[in-house]
Amino acid sequence: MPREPSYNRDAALDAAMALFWVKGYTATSLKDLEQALKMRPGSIYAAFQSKEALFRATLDLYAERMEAELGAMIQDAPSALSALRGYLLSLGGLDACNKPSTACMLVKSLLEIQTDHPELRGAVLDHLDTIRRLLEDGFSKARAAGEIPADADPARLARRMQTYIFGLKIQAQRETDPDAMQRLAQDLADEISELRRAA
Amino acid sequence: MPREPSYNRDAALDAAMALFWVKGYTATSLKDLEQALKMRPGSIYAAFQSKEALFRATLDLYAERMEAELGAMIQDAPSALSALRGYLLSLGGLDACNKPSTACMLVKSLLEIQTDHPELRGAVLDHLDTIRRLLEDGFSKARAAGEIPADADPARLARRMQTYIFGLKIQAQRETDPDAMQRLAQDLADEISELRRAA
DNA sequence: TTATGACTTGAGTGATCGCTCAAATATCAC
DNA sequence: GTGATATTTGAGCGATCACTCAAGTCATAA
Repeated sequence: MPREPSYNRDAALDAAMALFWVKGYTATSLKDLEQALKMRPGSIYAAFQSKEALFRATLDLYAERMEAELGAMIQDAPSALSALRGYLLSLGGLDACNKPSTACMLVKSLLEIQTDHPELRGAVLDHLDTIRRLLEDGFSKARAAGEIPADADPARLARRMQTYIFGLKIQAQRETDPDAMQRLAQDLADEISELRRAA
Repeated sequence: MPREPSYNRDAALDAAMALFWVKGYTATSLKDLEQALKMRPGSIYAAFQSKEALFRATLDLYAERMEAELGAMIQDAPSALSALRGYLLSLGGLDACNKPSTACMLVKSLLEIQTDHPELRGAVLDHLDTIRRLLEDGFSKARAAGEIPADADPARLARRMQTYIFGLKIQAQRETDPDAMQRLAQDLADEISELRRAA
């Protein structure tokens, strides 16, 4: 078995993800990818099969990271409700962050990818649903801990929370001034805190 | 002055808007537009200058309609707060609607269009801000009518409301089941109603 | 050293991109 | 009619698209 690949698959995927995340699937050309991955077209296709498959891989990577982040945050926190609240608050500081884009790559892809590429669309929907379920787990945990009323509906709260996240990340994509973003995140986080009052 | 254009400019703009709304700017090709507008490339360029200018015109048309709808709703309603609440509720029924897409064309464009096409991006931001201001007017009106506390901040509430709208319309782009959508819209609308309680 | 076999290379594939323009066509005033 | 002035047409422009593959490169095993 002579000669190993000279590229680093993980690094290449990271670079591709950053590119797709910012430019979107359609607007990212193979020329862009060649430059970012420092690979020639032949190598890209040998490694990733096609532009669509590469995009799919970056989608999965993005979702995997987001899911890990959310999952850990909820599991590790002493209070699930505070963790959820804190996550919203943290989105208020999205402005000068080091991420490639402040928007959610899954939402961007959801809006960009239509009935063509049904597999890509399916993957996006699956990932969004996984995240929704993670949020639901968080609210279930909060309910079990008595942080929110016993008759609260975790699924319903999770959908509301995810809607907040969608909206917040879009607002961050605007050139909103940081103070307004912070206040907005605070307002939404307060909606979550409000649940505790009723418990 | 011989010969008038054989196409209907408004109808053509409508068709172009529907196409861009669904497919996005980049993914919509001139072949698509030729078919939808029933015009040959030469006529399209004579009438609309370029693909970018045509897209810009459809953006303006979309925003103009949304602004007119929101403005009228807030102005005509006996209660501005109820009107705002009602608008959120109406978004809960977005599923089987007759619109080309359930997502907001401005948000789609905001996510799609980056530093290239700065004019397009500027137009999107302007329109989003105009809408934010309309919502702010609504909350100001509600405050003047004593529907919300005198110390409420209309600008802040408008940003929150717009964030709800962003999120809701994205949720509608998913294949969420209609009941869940309705419940979600109800939950968000209730947040608006909650303001009245404190008045 | 040499043979082996996987990886890299980049010129080049046909298709499609946004767009142009000279020619054809249509409608007016006269 | 005829001339003047529009619009419409569609073949085709150069550029770029996603992608291929024969030839070249290189690390290993023998």
